[in-house]
Amino acid sequence: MGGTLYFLAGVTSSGKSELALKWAEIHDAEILSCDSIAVYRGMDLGAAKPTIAERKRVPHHGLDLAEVSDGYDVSRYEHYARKVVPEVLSKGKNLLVVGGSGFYLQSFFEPIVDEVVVSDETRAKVEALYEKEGIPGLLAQLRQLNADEPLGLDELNPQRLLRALERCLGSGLRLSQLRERFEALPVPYASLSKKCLWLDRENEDLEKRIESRTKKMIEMGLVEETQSLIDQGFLSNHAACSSVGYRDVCSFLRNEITREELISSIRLSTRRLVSKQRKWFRKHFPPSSRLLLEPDSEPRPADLKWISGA
RNA sequence: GGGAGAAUAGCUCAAUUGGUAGAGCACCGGUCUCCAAAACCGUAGGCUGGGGGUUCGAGUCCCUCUUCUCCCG
Repeated sequence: MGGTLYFLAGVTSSGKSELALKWAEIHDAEILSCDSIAVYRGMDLGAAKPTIAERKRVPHHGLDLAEVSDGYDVSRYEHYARKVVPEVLSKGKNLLVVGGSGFYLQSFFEPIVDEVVVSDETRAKVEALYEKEGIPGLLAQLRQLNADEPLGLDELNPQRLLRALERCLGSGLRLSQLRERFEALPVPYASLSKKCLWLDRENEDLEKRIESRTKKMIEMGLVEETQSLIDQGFLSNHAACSSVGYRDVCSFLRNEITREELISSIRLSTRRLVSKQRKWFRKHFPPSSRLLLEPDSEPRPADLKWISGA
């Protein structure tokens, strides 16, 4: 399979969705959303998901793939993308990957998912161990399974330890062996050339866009949307219910903040997200791939100067 | 006009009988092969509102000024 994959990344509120639509229309492309929140059905306003009308203009993939009560992760996204990419390209169309979720984007450029199968029982067992004995319990078992070898893990981070232990138990291998295998995994989509760029804006410009976008979200019913998600088991999905906007509405619904404080709370959360996104893009994309947009301007498809690699 | 209280990091607050000013959050930086808009780690940040006094030593006690909050007229 030959061809090109296009990646349009960018900080939240930079205007990438609209730009993506325009570019896709001109270049006969379909869009694959790369957004860890937009994969959930019902998370529409807070994820700033493309509208039905916009989805009619250009076919979209990667939206509404799971229920909030299910949970979703990079692994599932990676498998999903491996189906979509050849499907679209084999039609002779272009594919534009659009989004701001760094880790999900990473799955197109480097191996992220290994082939170790972890059963539900193993997962539950490890989780139970953590709940009962905490980090020391996880560490004790990891040390036991890894003989004298250094673990090479962040021993203060429960998530890292849980996952590491799951993989040891699921594979019957030591961490060093798992690492060796992981490093031998092939680069994904090696036969395709990859072109990327990411959109950024000055803070002041971004702040204005975030403010008006936040107000609009609330007017359109972000609080009601969140309430209905809660009824669907939203709160048991930690990543989803602690995402920007939804997290703030949840604390409003718990009466921790007032309605007036809600907007500034969402703005703060959004700013933090922007800062994390920039860090990711700076680290993983070539320096020249940053497209700084003019204040108050909407970029045009012709402005996109694609940069190879990442 | 009279009375009471408060003033400490960007914000919210700590600091035992006067004894080297701390924490949470934010900011900035970093880590991470399946919660990643998550999780975890680190750095930096203060003439303790101004001025004076007591003391070996004052965020802490005394005087004074400034600002803010509350109560009474």
